This record gives sequence, structure tokens and C-alpha cells, in this order.
Amino acid sequence: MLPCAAMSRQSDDPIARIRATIAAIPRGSVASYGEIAERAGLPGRARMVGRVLGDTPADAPLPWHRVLRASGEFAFPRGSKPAREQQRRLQAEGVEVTNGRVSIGRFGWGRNLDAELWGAPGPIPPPARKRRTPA
DNA sequence: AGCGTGACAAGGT
DNA sequence: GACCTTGCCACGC
Repeated sequence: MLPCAAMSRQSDDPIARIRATIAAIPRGSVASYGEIAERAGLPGRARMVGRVLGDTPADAPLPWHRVLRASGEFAFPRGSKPAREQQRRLQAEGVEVTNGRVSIGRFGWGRNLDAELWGAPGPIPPPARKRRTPA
């Protein structure tokens, strides 16, 4: 099923629909390539999403950084420049990145109620760290 | 036109 | 979890 009836007729061009779907990922949450494809009405075409992003410049007006592999890992090699940029952008909007990956369970589109309802995760405050008794 | 390649995914081991 | 295999689809050679 399509997520949003309003979007179902956005465009006949698959590429445009993919872009529109990516643009619709709420701030503070992430989505996998497969999920993007499915929501765009192109089930099973995750690779096409990858290709579209491939010819999308890093400074394009598209939240490409919210698209991850289904595993929650970045599609780019660990430590690569684009990977670092992606991590930086995600963290800037409250998405927690641990060990090069994001918890889909907590930040996935549809499982991140905070982002769905408030658009921005607001707090996601730095977890109050236990105070170590300095000897 | 065939074949490898890629910002992928799901299922099995 | 990791790793491999198969399915997927658009491109470039």
C-alpha cells in the first residue's frame, strides 16, 4: 500500500517519485533504500534508489543523509569522506550514530514517533552520563 | 547485444 | 551477528 494518497500521483517519473519520497523523510529519522523504493511505489527496486542518489550531488537539496542500508549501516565505506559527512548531518539532527550505524528500531521512518509527530526530535538529549567518582 | 558493476535486499548457512 | 547466493534494475563498455 502506498503511504500517502496525496503522493501516489505525484509523478509518473520513477526518479521524481524517488526524490519526492526521500524529501519526505522526516527530520530526525532514517529510511533504507528498500523502504524508499517501496514507498515510491517501486517495490524491489532498492538499487534504483541507489543509482538516483548516485547522480545526486552531495550539496543537492535532498536529505540523502537520511538514507541508509537496511542494516542501519552507511552505504559508504567506513571512514570515507562522504560517510563522515553523512554522520555529521545525522547527528546534527539528533540521530544517534554508534559504531558507524544507526538503530533502525529507534530512528527508522515509522518507528520514530518523535520525528513523525514533531518533525524534529527536539531533545534527544545527551544521555546523562553517570558521574564517575574521581577517586 | 552481452557482460560486469553498483550509495541494495532477503534468505539461507 | 558475519558471510554467501540470488534477485533486482539501470548504465556503460
